[in-house]
Amino acid sequence: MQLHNGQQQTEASAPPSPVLSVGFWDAFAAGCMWSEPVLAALSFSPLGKDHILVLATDGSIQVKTKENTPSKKNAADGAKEQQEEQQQHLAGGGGEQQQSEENRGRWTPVVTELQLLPGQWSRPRCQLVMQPHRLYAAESGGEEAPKHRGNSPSKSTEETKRTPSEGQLPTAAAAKRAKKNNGSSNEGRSEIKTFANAKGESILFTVHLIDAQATEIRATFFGRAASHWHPRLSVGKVYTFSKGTLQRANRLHNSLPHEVQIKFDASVEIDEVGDDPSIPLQKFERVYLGDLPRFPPGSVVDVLGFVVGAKEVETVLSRTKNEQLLRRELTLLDASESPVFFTLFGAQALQLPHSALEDNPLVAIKGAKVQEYGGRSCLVSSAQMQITFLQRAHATETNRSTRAAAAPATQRQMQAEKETTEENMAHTGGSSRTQTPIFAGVAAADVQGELDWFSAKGAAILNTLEDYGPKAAFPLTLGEVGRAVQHLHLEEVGSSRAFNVIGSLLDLQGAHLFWL
DNA sequence: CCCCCCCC
Repeated sequence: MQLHNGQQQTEASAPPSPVLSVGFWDAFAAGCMWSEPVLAALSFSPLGKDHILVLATDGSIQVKTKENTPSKKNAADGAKEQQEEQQQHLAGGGGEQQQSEENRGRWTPVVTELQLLPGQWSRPRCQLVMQPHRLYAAESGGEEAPKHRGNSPSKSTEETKRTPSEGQLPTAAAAKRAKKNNGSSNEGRSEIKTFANAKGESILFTVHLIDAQATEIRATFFGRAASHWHPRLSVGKVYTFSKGTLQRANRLHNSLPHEVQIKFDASVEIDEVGDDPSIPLQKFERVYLGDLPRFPPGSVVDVLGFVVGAKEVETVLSRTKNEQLLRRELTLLDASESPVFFTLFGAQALQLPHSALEDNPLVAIKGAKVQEYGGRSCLVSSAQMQITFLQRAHATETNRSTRAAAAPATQRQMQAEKETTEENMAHTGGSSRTQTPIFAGVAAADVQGELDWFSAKGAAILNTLEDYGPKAAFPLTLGEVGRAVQHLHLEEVGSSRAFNVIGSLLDLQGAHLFWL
């Protein structure tokens, strides 16, 4: 039996959903602070459909200055603050409390592992991890990492101007708009990757940049530049980048047409500048789902369509690497009337809020990879993919302008403000914010075409899909889990329930488990 | 300095 009834509870009693942060360790290593509790997804352990999730919290404690959280204005505030107080109370024994304004809220992270099996529930070992990942400890220069990483988040590498070595760009000072791949978490962060080579282990992340000529180029941040800049760059904002190194693009691995790519190390200099309306927000070359068979597997395409089906997140065992993968399969449909499965892996699967998938949202997906399965074309998430949920209500407002570059500045400012607001609301992440078509660079005519088609014929096709296609089924939200577990505690040991769990928090002593 | 893979 699945617990799906949490949503019947009243809104008022619902605990707030904390921000799910995938870029946790890198942000932590870079000295990031969170004013609210943050859940960090670290790794996942296998358990078939009833998966285990391993999560971390930074245990951040909010400083009680209400003025510095202007973005909070929803009804959940009270509950959220209550929860923070509770966390603060519990954390009080073991943490090293930082006193200065800069250091507020920095606690040693804790990690726990939970298993919720059909027919039983358990909390085995509750292994605590009291240090950040060794890679990030190494990035910090070798000192013991977790304690005071928050000490000086602002005095960091970009202040140190190093002599450019040969091969470095003399001046790549053109303003570019950062389009970080695969927005995630509340600040649009992309994932940081770890890698190993002969020189040891390090980290990296990549961005796609676009300039006023609508030229896209791929840039990769390494090592300290990665840990520093990853939490400081936001998709959609405009920056100047300099002191990068140019490389010939590897056509095998770089999907952008640009013949060059950029490498950024610790000598990179980046400045955020004001919005520049001449820089498009995104380049989008729409492909109909029905045309996907014309693209060879491995192609990267942009599609515009409706989410008409969404399975829950599942765990599957990778054959090639022997590790557990998170997978979520959506079904897309557009006016070409060829339903296509769209599979998301890893964090991209996890971060999609199921609320965003209700009511067949129209989405613009940039940079999905074409694959073939069972003789049919399908789509798979790619690292640089960007999913934009389009607002239907606003779709017609942008008819007059089909190009982002042609949008009036005021409208773009509204976009930016809207984005900021939604970031602060932080239900999930950049990949799921609802935007107007102009934000995604999608032609308004294409959007209108889809909407018209959907209202005319979509429902009928949807009905046929429901006969065989995946119906929407979702894991419990964190709040729902909390309520469900309360019920569980009242039951006999050994009584049978099945759960799908996506998150939990453990206090610093490992004694108290918070279901959020 | 990586390498975008993963599964039905």
